[in-house]
Amino acid sequence: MDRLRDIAIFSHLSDIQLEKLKKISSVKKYRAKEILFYEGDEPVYLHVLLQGTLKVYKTNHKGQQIFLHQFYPGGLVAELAHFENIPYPATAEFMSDSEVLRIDYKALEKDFFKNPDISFEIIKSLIAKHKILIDVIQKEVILTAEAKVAKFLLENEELFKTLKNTQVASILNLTPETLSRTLSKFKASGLIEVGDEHHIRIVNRDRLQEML
Amino acid sequence: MDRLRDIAIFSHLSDIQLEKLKKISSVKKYRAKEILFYEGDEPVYLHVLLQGTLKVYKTNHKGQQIFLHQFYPGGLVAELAHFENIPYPATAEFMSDSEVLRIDYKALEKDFFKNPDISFEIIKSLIAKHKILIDVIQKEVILTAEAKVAKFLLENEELFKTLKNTQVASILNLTPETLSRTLSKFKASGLIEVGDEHHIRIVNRDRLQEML
DNA sequence: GGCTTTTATTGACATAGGTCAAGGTTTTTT
DNA sequence: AAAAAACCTTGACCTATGTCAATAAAAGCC
Repeated sequence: MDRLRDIAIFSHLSDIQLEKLKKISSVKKYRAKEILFYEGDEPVYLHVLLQGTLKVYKTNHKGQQIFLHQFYPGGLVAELAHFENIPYPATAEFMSDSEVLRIDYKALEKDFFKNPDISFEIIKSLIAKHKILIDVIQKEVILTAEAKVAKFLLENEELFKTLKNTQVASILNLTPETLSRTLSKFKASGLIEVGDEHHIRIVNRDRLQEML
Repeated sequence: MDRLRDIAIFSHLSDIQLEKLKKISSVKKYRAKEILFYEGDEPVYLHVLLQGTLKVYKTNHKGQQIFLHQFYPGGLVAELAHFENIPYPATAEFMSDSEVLRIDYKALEKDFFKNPDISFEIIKSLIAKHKILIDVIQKEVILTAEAKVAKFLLENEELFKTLKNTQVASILNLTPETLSRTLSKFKASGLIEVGDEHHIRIVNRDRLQEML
């Protein structure tokens, strides 16, 4: 249980406080594709991702997933719902076998929220979420499909090599067809090159940048 | 300067603290349509809206405004940019003649952030913003034009009477044409009625609700 | 009360991106 | 290595919403 100390939000707690925390929390394992919670569920536990990856998405009118965010170990999941005592605003699904720490939220609130170190960490976590949401808006509302792809290429050139195009498409909330067509267009206009084994290389960084 | 005490975030401060706060802040008046800050500007002051209304929007690739949020008196504007020391992620424009309190952020941080009451208020403000952003995503990414209009009708029946359709359209980020067509459709299917003087009355609340 | 400006409505058309389908490629399984 | 499954690409078509233009209606103004 020393992992608690590795989690940013609890890193400043004393041993005694950590002991207390241990009493109100438990670890649960999940397998890939299991659901942590659905949009509309009532929150009970505060979740901290210990291991694995978790994606959060909303579902639009056609049942299509709108990817919002991906969590990595250490991430504090969906605290908003707890603070405001409202149903989860999105669905969370594990992308790989994972472990989460489940903390009894009511108990946490009672014992820990007066601690200024914790409230500072909560502010930090909220700010990080805030940024994520602004990025989602940027991505979904402001950018065209081309701009989304250009941005992703610039910021994640490496990732493009390891992820399948369907995965990239779903992160960008595009269909694989659109992604494929966009990449072909970039290739045709000499912005990128595709080497052996599907490895994409950016040829003209500046012109890609201009698309944003 | 007793207005400071009426602002939620400062309501728990002692007189001495308020005096200190007064020293690092000033009031500035703006007229309707003036800009408080542009997307990309560097933040210097933390702004609190004292009087009037302020809208925040982003601009998409075609120069079109994407309305994000409207502030009312008491609102703490764009604190994220300060906490993270990043440029403003959107543009803020006054919709009516207004007054804002400008606070020297660096000084505020130094003197006030250790105060647990203030940090709690900051958390509350951040959570409120978070909610707003989730609503923006809901509105812009998940809902169709019909659903947006249905939602707005259900939640703001009164507002529809006072606002012009162009104003409603801009809040919903739709063109006036699309709004007009959508309303005609609703009228044709007996969901709403338009009485004298453009007053819209909801006839079938349940069926409107189903569109969401 | 008649001008001028601002809104609202309607039609014809444009466009980005999605959908469906088919064929080719790659990866996984056995 | 063969078979099955998953993935990628391309074409034809669809749909929601935006754009542009014309006219009608309403609101503001001397």
